[in-house]
Amino acid sequence: MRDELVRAALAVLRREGAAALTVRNITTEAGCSTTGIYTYFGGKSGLVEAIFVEGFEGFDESVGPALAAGDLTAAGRAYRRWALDHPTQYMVMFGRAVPDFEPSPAALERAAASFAGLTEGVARALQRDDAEDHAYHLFATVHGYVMLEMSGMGPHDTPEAEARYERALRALA
Amino acid sequence: MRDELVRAALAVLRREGAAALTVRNITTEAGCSTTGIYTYFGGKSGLVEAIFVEGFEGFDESVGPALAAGDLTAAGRAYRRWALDHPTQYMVMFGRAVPDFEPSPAALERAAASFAGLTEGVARALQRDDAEDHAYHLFATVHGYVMLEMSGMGPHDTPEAEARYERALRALA
DNA sequence: TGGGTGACGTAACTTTGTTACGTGATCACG
DNA sequence: CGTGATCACGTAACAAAGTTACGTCACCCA
Repeated sequence: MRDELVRAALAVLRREGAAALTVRNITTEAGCSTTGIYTYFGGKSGLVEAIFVEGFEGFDESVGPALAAGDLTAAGRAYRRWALDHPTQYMVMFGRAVPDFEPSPAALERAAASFAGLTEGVARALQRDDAEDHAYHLFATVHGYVMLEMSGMGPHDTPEAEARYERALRALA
Repeated sequence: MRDELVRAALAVLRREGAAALTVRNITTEAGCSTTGIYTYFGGKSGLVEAIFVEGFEGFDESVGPALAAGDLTAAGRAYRRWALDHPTQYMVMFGRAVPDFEPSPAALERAAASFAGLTEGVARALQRDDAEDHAYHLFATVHGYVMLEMSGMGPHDTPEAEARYERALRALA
């Protein structure tokens, strides 16, 4: 039932957005009563934390291959693509989209693991060891572009936005 | 009473965060009843929109001088400082910190005006006309750094974070 | 001076997160 | 095989949230 609740929550989130991510919507989608969320996750924010972690996992799956190959441009492309394909989940992870949810230290550690993968990819691409600053810069820049695009500042998921993003990736390289 | 409500909402937001930004909390702080928010703003999201706009105004006030002087590094510093000093408001402006709030076209236009000021500052600093891409890149990078810092990824408002940010500003220059 | 208009508060309604409690199935043990 | 305990789960209630219907009081113009 635990997995079913996470699946249902992701479905509601994708279909109707963060504002509709209510306990009753989730449990109706999952076909059980509201109690389940409390026995398995201790409350709504526990379930949101599962969504948060799942986000970074799906994220690694999407960006990982390019990163392992040391192709940072492709990784940057995959980053934006994942965000545009999972906008509401992305906002849960980075935008404080659910009230009363703050990622726990354990959840932040999961996020740090994703960042460690990025650092490794940068080290591989640049052939040097002090890759962390470069990795953080890459992460921050890419994140900034995507976040602006998703906040409604500037065009959203248009060829124009993509072209601008591609120029940024070339400049970073 | 309109201004008093905005003031009260900002006070609650700063003091207790976005999750405590409730109609009753705001009106108690303002010393009136819940109805005021509906007669003056049409609802909670209308009031949040006023906060959104007020944010970009305070923002321009803070970053404006450096921008007018063409000192982009100082502008970048002021940007981060304003965000760290108004974290909850910043998340209302760029995150999705309040459910059911989406900035209206008019509000986004106000945000675009801030960006136009930035573009002008870049044009002044770089002495060229095609400043928009550079301005957007600057905005995105600075925003990415600040956003990561505020999301809990990496250190938050520490000398370490500041040093990393300063390195990024130098690299951008 | 009286009637109307508008600003404002009171109190209710709906929905949301949460929890107390009951029930039925399952499993250990004599 | 029977019995008691434990655990998963649903029902139904509660508190707090956004919202709105309605009443009231002050003010203003004829």
